[in-house]
Amino acid sequence: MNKKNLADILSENKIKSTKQRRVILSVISELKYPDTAEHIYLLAKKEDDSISLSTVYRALEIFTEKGIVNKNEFSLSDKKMYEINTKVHKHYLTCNSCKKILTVEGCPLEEYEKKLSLQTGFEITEHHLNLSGYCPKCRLENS
Amino acid sequence: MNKKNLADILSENKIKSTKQRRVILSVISELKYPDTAEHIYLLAKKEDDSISLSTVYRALEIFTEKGIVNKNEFSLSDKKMYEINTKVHKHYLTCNSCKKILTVEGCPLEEYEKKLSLQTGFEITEHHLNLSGYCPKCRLENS
DNA sequence: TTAATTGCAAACACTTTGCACGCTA
DNA sequence: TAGCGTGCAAAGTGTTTGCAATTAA
Repeated sequence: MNKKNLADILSENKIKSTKQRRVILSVISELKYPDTAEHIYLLAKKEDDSISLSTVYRALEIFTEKGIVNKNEFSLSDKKMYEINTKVHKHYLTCNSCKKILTVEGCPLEEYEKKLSLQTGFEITEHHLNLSGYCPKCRLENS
Repeated sequence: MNKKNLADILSENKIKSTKQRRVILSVISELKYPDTAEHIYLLAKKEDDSISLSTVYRALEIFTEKGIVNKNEFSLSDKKMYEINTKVHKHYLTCNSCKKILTVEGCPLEEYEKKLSLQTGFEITEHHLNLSGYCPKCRLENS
């Protein structure tokens, strides 16, 4: 994602475009998997050394509010994890050992929700599914 | 669950039986659904006013280690949630409106986990599924 | 120009830890 | 009685906030 697009995303969402926000958004958009505020801060610092952690938190907050970023409240660690919101329904598969998170698209729950709705009378509007275990790398190292 | 059983559970798990631990375990075993350390502390304080929050945390830690209690790392809030480990696999269906929680036994994910394990190379050991929506009563009231 | 944004440090909320005392096995 | 468990206060984390200086529109 290039600088032009980042500034566009900000203006489309009525967010004032600052150097810090562009850098932070750029960093997030290049993440391979959901990551912590602290790590996003360290990555952003490489591009703009003067950036502060509170600016990162404030940017993450506004991006999340606007739906540009997903704030993952379900992480296995104590830290919240952030990622670009692709608007695709997905689930997470976390490694208990190295804490890396794999994003899994697609969802096995549609039928189940219908069935459960009939059984319980609930209107089901949302679900969160988080799986965890050991990734291929950690399985090898621990065996 | 009576006092006798609680002391038994502790000794079976080679945990020294103290008044505080019995009280804390008793409180947890009577929870209707997962709850916070803070709330468990307040409930325990009703039975033993001298109990301290750090003792609650230390008890929760050892109970979790021994598998007597489940520590829910995926809670929606910032706080970790604890519940007695019944060893019965279950999910939760929460009403967004009245916040009641329905416990749902049975699980639609076995096949999916196998498939995902093949796809990703992960050894999947656990999952958490939380559904939410509107219960029959609130559906009526809100329509 | 001027209101929003920033960096800094201090405050916060939840959890963990060091220590002297007390209690269980 | 030996050593683990406890209460207390202090320290640790991750995150949020108040404020004066800076910057984008």
